[in-house]
Amino acid sequence: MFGIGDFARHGRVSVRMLRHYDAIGLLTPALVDPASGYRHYRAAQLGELNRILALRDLGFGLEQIGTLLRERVEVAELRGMLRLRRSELAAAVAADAARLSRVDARLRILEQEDAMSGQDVVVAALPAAHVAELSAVAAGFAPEEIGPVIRPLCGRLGRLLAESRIQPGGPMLAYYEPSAEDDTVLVHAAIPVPAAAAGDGLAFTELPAVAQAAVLVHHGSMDGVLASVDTMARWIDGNGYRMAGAFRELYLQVGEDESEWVTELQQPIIPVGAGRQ
Amino acid sequence: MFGIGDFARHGRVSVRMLRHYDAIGLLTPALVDPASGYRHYRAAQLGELNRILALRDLGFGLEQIGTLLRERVEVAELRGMLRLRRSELAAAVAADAARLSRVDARLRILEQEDAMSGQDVVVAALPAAHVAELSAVAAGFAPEEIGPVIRPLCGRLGRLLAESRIQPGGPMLAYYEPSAEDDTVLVHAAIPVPAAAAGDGLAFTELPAVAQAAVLVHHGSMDGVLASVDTMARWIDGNGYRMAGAFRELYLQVGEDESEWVTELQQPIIPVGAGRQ
DNA sequence: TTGCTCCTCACGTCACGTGAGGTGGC
DNA sequence: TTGCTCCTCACGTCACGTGAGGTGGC
Repeated sequence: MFGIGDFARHGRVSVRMLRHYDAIGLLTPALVDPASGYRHYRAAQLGELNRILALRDLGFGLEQIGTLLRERVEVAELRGMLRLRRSELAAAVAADAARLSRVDARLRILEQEDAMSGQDVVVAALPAAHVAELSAVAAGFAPEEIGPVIRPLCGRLGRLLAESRIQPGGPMLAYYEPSAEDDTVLVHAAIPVPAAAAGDGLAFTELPAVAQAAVLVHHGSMDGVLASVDTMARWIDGNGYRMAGAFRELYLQVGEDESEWVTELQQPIIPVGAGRQ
Repeated sequence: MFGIGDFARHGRVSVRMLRHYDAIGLLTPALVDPASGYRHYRAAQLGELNRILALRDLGFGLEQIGTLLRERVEVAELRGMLRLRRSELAAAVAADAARLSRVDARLRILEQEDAMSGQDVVVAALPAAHVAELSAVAAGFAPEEIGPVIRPLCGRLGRLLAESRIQPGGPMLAYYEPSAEDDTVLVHAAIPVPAAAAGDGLAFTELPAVAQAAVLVHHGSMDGVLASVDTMARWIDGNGYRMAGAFRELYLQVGEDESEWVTELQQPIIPVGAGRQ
């Protein structure tokens, strides 16, 4: 029989761990002195301890280990637990590897720009939305081509909505679909509305959900949006994604003073190497 | 200005998170109503929030993020933090990948044996030790060749130690060195002693530390040790290691009844692919 | 008597999730 | 008046590390 100190030394664990394993019923000392509370372990219990350490080493939690030790699990069940653990570990490895490549991308951008740019890109899911919208065609993607089209569209959308007494379900947004034939762009001004909403002069449609979009908050006038779009494009490229879907703008704050505007830019993406959407 | 609920929705985070970030001073609401305690956020603060989320996404802790945001760190320092993060992530990936391969090895062994074997192998470091020892030559590695050599050696070692009044610093152990020329084995019986110890008929030597050893607790008579050695050998092979050093046995519990013996088997190993020790 | 080993609480860790219990404006 | 949003505690998470404060045998 070993005292807890000797047993811990032979088992290469801390005394605290042995007390903890005792407390949760994972490894009970062979003998506990009723008077002093001193714990005593048999040499053979080193085998039990090693079983615990081996399972912990595979990444199982102590509770699961307890189940494995006590309940004499069948081989099939053990195999199932190991396979689950395997897939969890594979997921963890993939997640950390992705993190790692994002850190690398950050370092590369830092080389180029020699400073933290003011804006940060985040990947997010975009939910589907039922919207009321107005559409028009612009000659191209340049701000001076888009602006004169989207602005009046938004104004009209707002007025029509008020006339139809529809309560909007969120801020106004725009999305852009390039023509397949020429350089023109189909511009949409849209706003979330309840499913039952109806109104003269408005088109109602479903904006599809997007699993992954690069998202960036743009501050100030839309005249300066190109810099933000460029930041986002380089982030997408540097992090192993590519654009896959219509670009959107969400108008979080608008008003008289355009320098106070806040817009969220949203670009649907998919990982490079994945099949077409 | 947004209420905390709207701001949370737009930022795709929980209300609880915003309160938490406020509590630790990471993201303070632009305005807090003194009467009600209601928090209000400016649209522009979504940029700050996204910065936090982007850094968290790289795996930084909230305290580090606070430092990064508040203290206007220089580019060199930021680069340093990113490089540190990169190496931490690389280590995490390697650790989880190793875990994953151990789980795979377990699954393969399960296929073969269709049950959990009673014994578990653990990898551990062996510390260096100053020992008193006696040595002799055995004809080979078979238990019936080793036994008649190691047993009397251990007996004599014990008696000499008692005669020399040396207090042992741990349990007795054996280690085995195969001859380079023939099938014989140099057998050592050793026991840790204080550095200053001396005694007639005893050799004193330094057992080297071992960075990694496969360790397994063998129960019962040494006649049955081959099964345990075999388990260990297959574990070493299945987990991407190879043997690299003299095999050791640590006698944790000995006595009249050999079925009660407990021995720890120790085999120094190195990962396959690593250079020679 | 002095060290040594052992004991039992109990707090801290990290980033929140999840109630409990209560309050202000439409 | 009823929902809705918001508020402040406070516990739980996971596997221990780290004191604090105290006790039994050589």
